[in-house]
Amino acid sequence: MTIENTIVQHIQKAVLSLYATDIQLDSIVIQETRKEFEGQVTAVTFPFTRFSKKTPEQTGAEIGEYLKENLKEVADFNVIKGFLNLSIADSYWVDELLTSVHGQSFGQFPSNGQKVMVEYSSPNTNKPLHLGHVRNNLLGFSVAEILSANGYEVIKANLVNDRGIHICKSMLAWKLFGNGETPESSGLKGDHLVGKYYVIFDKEYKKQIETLISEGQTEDEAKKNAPVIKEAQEMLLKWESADQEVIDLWKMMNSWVYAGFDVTYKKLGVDFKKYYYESDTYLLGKDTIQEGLDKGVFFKKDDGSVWIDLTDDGLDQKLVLRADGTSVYITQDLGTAQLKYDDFKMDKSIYVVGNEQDYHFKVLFLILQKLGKSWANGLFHLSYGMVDLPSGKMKSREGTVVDADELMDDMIQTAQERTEELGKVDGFTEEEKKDLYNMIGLGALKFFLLKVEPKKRLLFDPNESIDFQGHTGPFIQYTHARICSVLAKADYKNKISDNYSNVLTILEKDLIVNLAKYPDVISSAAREYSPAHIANYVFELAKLFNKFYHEESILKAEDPQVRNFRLDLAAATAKTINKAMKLLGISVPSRM
RNA sequence: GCGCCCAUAGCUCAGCUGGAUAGAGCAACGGUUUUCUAAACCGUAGGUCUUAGGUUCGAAUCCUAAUGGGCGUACCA
Repeated sequence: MTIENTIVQHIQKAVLSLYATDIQLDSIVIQETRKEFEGQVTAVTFPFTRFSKKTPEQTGAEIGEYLKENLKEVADFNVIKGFLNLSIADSYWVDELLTSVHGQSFGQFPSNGQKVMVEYSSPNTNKPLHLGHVRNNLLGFSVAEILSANGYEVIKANLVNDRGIHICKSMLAWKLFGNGETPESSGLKGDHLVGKYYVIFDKEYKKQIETLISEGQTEDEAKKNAPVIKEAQEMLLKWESADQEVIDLWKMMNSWVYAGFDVTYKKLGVDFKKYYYESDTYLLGKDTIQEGLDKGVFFKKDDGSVWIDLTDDGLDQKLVLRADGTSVYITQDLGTAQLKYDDFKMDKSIYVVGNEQDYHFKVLFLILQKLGKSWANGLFHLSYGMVDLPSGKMKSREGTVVDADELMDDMIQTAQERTEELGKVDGFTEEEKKDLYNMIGLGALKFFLLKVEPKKRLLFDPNESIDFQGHTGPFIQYTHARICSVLAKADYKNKISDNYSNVLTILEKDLIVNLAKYPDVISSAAREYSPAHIANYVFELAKLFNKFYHEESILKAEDPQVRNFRLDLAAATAKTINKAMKLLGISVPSRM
């Protein structure tokens, strides 16, 4: 039990004993003591004045006195303007550090018996990944790690959008203008090669539209009548009727893309347990539509199309199956949701998808609830804001994207330059240098993207490089390396202190209080599906350590007990930084 | 038109279920290295928390409206 919980319970007892009133536990407000005051835990006394019929100050003093007498952890208290600040005994914090924080399972909750699927990435196979995908991938990966630390069994899934008209566009452009170009012949990464033809298609398409308009067609007509778009549509039909030539082309180009994605995923450090392919799932959902019709959730219009009326829920009428019996997006998603559940019987399912699809998921989940799916309540859309450039939105077709591979390479390159300027790599082998630059470059990028609340949109200026100082990944990595350096000098292996009876300094105590908070941070990050909580916490921790490091010597502490205790404290900090950063998918070096 | 999301320092962001004088980083200015890594530390300056009402002992936080920005409202995915 945390100290906060203990205190809350005793305050309840105090109010009962002092004022003969039984109050609810959740009506007791506890917070961290602000650093300008004495103490670590603060209770707000205003709510109790109703029962005490005394001033907040008197009430606080009475409750404080009660706690001090009845709770051994409470060493002292002071009351300021109705805030009861409690000083928790040093012995409690020492025990927290040496037992809890240093414990094997610190930061890893035991299994809660629940299964959760996190679907993320979900790329199209017609173009390489860009910065928007990077945010998606990092969020999904990190949320999966966080849930896992909270005791969930996690299934990371990737639903690959490998069919449809957009894929045919790349295929057609390659067929028309590719002259048999391959990743091998061109030296291009497979996904980039295919993406190149997607852009070529769009150029050609635009050209044809202009021509048609100049020949007197309206824009809408021209868009429909351009030969390349017609040909792409024919190709899609051929694909659906399993035309061997088209299927072979599709397989070949897809395999290029997958090879490219694998490289990007590996570099990003993300992985998946289960892949779903839309080419396998695009016909799913029709059973669900029938089920909905049978249950009267859906209705059929005269033309045969199937709809659901959500106007009572403040939404619109929504088409779920076309008149010709073919699927729309939501049809497939209904079917895929069922398939996923049948595959894994998970308790929760998280969809990491951009906020432009908020409405879609609202409708999807509502439909599944109306169909009476027992698992529908476990569905959650982790909606995140778009990444925008100063020039506006990124568009693959127009080539105004920040490419994922280039971005990562740039970051690693910058990390290298920065490190070399600082002359930090003496005695590193080439291999070690490479690892370090990777760690720092990607650490900077990942932290930059994850420290912001998912739902907020993100502005990325490619001309302003991502910082390596201050509120950044490298700052935290540096702190870790610094600690490792101290520990190495002391030849530190495992926890040294059994107990410690010296008076804690303010900074030591601050640091322990902060470390002890880590499990709470993990669970709130899981509750909110927000890696940003972890990012901001670990930054705070690193900052606190640096202050401590600067002001209080570890190795040169005169008293060996102090020295040992501080080594234990530093080691606990390093371990916690490592764990927290791992939840963000960021590695930390032991030297930099 | 309707719906959803966002608005905090010059810039990028924290601020947990309402609680004390609203916090960081960057940028600016000044300082710290014979002492465990200066990618660090300390200090100065910078705010009518978009606006107007309301609820409350107490509001950046909750409610209502307005303003500004983003997204959606497709038989695209």
